[in-house]
Amino acid sequence: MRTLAIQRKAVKRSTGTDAPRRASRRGKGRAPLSKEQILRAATLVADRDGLGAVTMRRLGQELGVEAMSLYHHVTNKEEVVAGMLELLVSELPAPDAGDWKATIRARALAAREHLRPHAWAFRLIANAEGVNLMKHHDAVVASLRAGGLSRQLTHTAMHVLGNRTFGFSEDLFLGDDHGHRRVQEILREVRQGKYPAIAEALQGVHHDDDLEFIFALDLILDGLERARDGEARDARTTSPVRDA
Amino acid sequence: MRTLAIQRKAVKRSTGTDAPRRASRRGKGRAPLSKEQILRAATLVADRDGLGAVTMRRLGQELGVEAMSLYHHVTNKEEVVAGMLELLVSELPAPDAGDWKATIRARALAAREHLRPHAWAFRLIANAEGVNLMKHHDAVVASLRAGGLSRQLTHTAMHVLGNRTFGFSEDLFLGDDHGHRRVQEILREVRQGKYPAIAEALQGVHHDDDLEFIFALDLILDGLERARDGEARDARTTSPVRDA
DNA sequence: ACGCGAAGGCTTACACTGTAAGTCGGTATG
DNA sequence: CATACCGACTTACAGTGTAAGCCTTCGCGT
Repeated sequence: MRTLAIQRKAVKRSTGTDAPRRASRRGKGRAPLSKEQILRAATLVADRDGLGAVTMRRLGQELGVEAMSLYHHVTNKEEVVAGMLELLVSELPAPDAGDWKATIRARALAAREHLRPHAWAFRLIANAEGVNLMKHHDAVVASLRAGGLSRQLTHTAMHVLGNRTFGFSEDLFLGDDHGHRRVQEILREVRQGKYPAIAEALQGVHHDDDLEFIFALDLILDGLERARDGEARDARTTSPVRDA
Repeated sequence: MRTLAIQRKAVKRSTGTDAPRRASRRGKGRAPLSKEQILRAATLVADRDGLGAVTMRRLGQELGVEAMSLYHHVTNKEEVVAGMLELLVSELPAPDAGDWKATIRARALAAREHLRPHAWAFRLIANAEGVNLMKHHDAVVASLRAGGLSRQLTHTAMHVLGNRTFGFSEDLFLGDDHGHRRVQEILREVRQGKYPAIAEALQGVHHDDDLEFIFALDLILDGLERARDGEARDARTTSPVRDA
């Protein structure tokens, strides 16, 4: 047994890989390494080089550790990615403005700022679950109900709002420069007249993502308020459920 | 050179792979194979086994061809995936109802039906571009403008509508059974009281994705119409641009 | 003081991915 | 008839996630 191991080692050494002793031996007791450390490292890598660069080997390298060692702290890569998002979402600010509309608005804008440096999160959040994510949604639901929306309308409201409560809508231009370049490309095509209606609509409209996001959000919130204030009837009579 | 090749072949043959002559030789002139064929095959695979099963080798196998042969018709896998979506979108029905609201509504619902068997498309469409996709958007913009919305409001409208014009909102429950199972899991947690506000709001609300989609869509369309009819002023005075 | 069991690293190996580079047979064109 | 080229095939490679097993070191019960 033992001899076998030694043999293998010897073989490996002769196979050519020089400098076999990594400089990783740090101090004496090696690094403790925790799940959170891994997630922080992953976040850093994703911020710098994109989500595609988050790879077990890369993470190990970033932490001065072999890839497989990570599996003592996470069960698989999926958990890493999910964890990154959960960590981020758990740190979302949750400001309280006065009424429900102001609160939801404030939180969306705060989330927008919070997530801005982490473009990868946008792509992830769409299909994610996770406790902190659900807590966020729970808070929004609470606000809506406190604002006097019916259960049914609250349900609809969540659908309409979508991920906007996290501070973004799902357009093309996701923060990274790759997406940015593609938008430029499309704009050029528009100017060439391939999409006449878009070209017409774009005339004189000065584009500001932040402003546009706020417009859209306000339009939705106002729409919800109006739906609450009575004419919830007409569009809703087809619904099999009626509640207060 | 030539001898070298022969040598290599000899080596390979001795290496063990029996049955080297594939039965793929079809008829005599081999199959023509086109990009569209590849895309159709890819769509079929994705429909059956999910987008993750779409792999060059798998596609080749599906078409009775080696993986590398595909590269004579597409430049890389990215183009395959983009092509799948473009093909699907190019086949979207574009019904014309009377006014702009009815038309957009009808198209969204038609798209919903059209895309329903292709769950993978939902995930893709969010970050995609492509000519046919843009044409779809162009048509929506045209409808909005024809409906009397200002350029600025049209802009906002596109943000608010997002991918809803393709017949879906970006919730968790993407058609595939994997997502379905996760929703069940979350519902169980809700019932366990982890998310009290959601639990409260869910009482007595009977859930129907299609109905809910329509509610949300109508709420948005009505909101847009109201914004058009005048009070576009108050929420919009902050905008640097004013147009008719 | 000691032994030992587990924690947490490391190594190897494997199946699978996309794709670069080169080979080769047939068919259409000079 | 010769040739060029198209469209298939073959081989090879680097990079992915991760299963399985090995080795060292530390903390703790006896």
